[in-house]
Amino acid sequence: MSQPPKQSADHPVPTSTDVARLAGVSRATVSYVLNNTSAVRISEPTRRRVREAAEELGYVPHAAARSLRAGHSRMVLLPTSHVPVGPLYSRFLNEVQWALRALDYTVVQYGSLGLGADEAARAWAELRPVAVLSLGEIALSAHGVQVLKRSGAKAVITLGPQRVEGAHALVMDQRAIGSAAARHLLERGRRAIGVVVPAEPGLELFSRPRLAGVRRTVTTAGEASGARVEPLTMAYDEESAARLAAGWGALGLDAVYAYNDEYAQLLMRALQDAGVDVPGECAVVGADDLLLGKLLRPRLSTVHIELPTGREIAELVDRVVRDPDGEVERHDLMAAHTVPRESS
Amino acid sequence: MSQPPKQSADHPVPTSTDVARLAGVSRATVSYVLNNTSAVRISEPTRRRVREAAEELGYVPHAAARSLRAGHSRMVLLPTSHVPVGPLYSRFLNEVQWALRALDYTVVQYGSLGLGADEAARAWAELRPVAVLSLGEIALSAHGVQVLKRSGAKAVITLGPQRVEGAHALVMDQRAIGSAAARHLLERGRRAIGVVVPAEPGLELFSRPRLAGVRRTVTTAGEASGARVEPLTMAYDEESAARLAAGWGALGLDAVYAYNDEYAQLLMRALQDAGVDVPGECAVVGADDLLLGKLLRPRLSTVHIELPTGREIAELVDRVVRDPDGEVERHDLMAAHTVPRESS
DNA sequence: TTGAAAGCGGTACCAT
DNA sequence: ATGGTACCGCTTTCAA
Repeated sequence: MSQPPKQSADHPVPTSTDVARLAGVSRATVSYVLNNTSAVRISEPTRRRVREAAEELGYVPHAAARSLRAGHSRMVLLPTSHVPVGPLYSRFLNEVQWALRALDYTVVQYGSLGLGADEAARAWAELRPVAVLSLGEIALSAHGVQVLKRSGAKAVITLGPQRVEGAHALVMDQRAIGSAAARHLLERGRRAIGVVVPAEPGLELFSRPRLAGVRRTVTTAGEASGARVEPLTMAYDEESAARLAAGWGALGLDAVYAYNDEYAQLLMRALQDAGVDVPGECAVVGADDLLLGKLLRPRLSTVHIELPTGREIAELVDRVVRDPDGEVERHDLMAAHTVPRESS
Repeated sequence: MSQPPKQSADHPVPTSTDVARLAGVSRATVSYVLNNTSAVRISEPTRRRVREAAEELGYVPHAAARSLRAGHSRMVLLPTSHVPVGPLYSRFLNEVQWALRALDYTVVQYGSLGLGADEAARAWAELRPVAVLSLGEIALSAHGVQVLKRSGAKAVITLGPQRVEGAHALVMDQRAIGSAAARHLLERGRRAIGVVVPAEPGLELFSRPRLAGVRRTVTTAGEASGARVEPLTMAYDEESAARLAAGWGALGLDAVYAYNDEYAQLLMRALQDAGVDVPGECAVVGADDLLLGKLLRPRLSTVHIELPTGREIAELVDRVVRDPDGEVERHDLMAAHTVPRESS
């Protein structure tokens, strides 16, 4: 009693051995009963005794020990970044979780903040997940994929702007978004298109392809028209937006595609405060089709993104897990279409 | 070759035994080298051979096996719900992750969608985390806490509106937010205060105390003034807001506290569209002090919430893990103060 | 300086 | 219908 805190030496976590002892049976029997092993017949009285013993001790099986023995787990790793990823993706991510749970997978989000691609992959591999579903915000190198596969991952799936060697890729080509916005603006007769590129680090994976999409469309369709594209770096705060708006006249732009609806809202407000008429002098288009766009005045034109459903993703994961050596299917999804409202 | 897919029988995951064999040493030596065990001296040539063998095989240690042997892990479980929890909490949550990683904890977000309080606790317990940090959106019962502690969790910490028996509680009393809003509105001379209660399930844990806070302040301070409180259920979509705004006249309210800035934005827009003058006929106050509030016209008054920093939380976790039997400290944090702008 | 072996908590084969 | 036991991958005494 006078000794320092005995740690939890007095708090022994109950194991199946404890349950067996209390029930007066072997560990094997405990295992059979608690797992309802059908290949083996256990008498009803015994079952009851085991169950009661487990209950009384508050026994909870040790997942690590179990999967160590089994040689595999049903853990799907969902790496998360520190990037504020916006409401659209948050909802999508939750959908995926739901759907995976429904297929009896254990979903674990593992934050690998501040780790490089290869360190991160190694950290994930230590957990021996059966599948890794990278949402694309996360760096994943060809080498990383190899490490994961060697560590037993049946499925390594990237869901993002770019393919990764060796992984199943659900390519969500963010360029489609920029393209849709640009096409819309060109149709409206705009010729000098600004593109807001968020200053926030981590968003480049999204913003760069979106910008590239605008460029592609403008150079392709707009060649004869002499249209041009102007990248505009802007942080998600008022000063940055105000600064950009203050120098607006000098830019000579008649339209801007503002990355997403939130950045669009910020910039549109700054433009209005600076006396720039929207859409008269400058059209504004956002993306993601958030509710807030409809609440703004003028109502914000936006690019609606058609994400795959959580169930589709979950089923793909399941399919690949079951047949890892199947064809590495390449999916191109992410339909994007413009929702014209009043700001353009 | 004619047999069905041999699973990954041809893809044996390398173990420390494989490394040992390739390096021509024992498993023990491999462990010593790769963990830099200081209590033991291994010759430089041997170290090199081991390292090279590990590298060549792409060996990655098995976290589960390791912590099984060690008898403990450094996993902090962060249960996540399906509730769209808003930008403020997302940022906070990421901060906590950062800070915990910095203290060398492995942060795992585990979604227990669709599970009851006790089932969830059991599922968490199977992972044998050293700590569970429940963000309060999640149900956690007294029994659940007991299960977790019995399973070896040193720290079970709830961070939310209500205490849970047996757990360390960082009570973030959401009522303070409602109180701040009410006090502000009363000071401005408003007497009939509507309180928006989100229809979305899962938000009750936040919305109910916020409403209670308004009630408390109004009945206390406003007794003599004959002020009243009117709860208003509203979903986060335009129709619901429009419906509410359409019947506004009949409600006879001169102020509304709208749960948070996003709901406030939605309602304020609906009110304006319905011809209700803000703040003339009706004052509007939000909460969370989001950027969007400054962008609205009129600028949205809001309640700013002072959350603890991620580092504070992480250090608390660490402290409790080190000394689980220490005093169960009770913290009351969450300072809330009004940021008056133009809408009230 | 290195190796043999025990053991962490389960599961499943093979006896009994 | 049950029990004995080997083994999953790794760490850590204890000996050599």
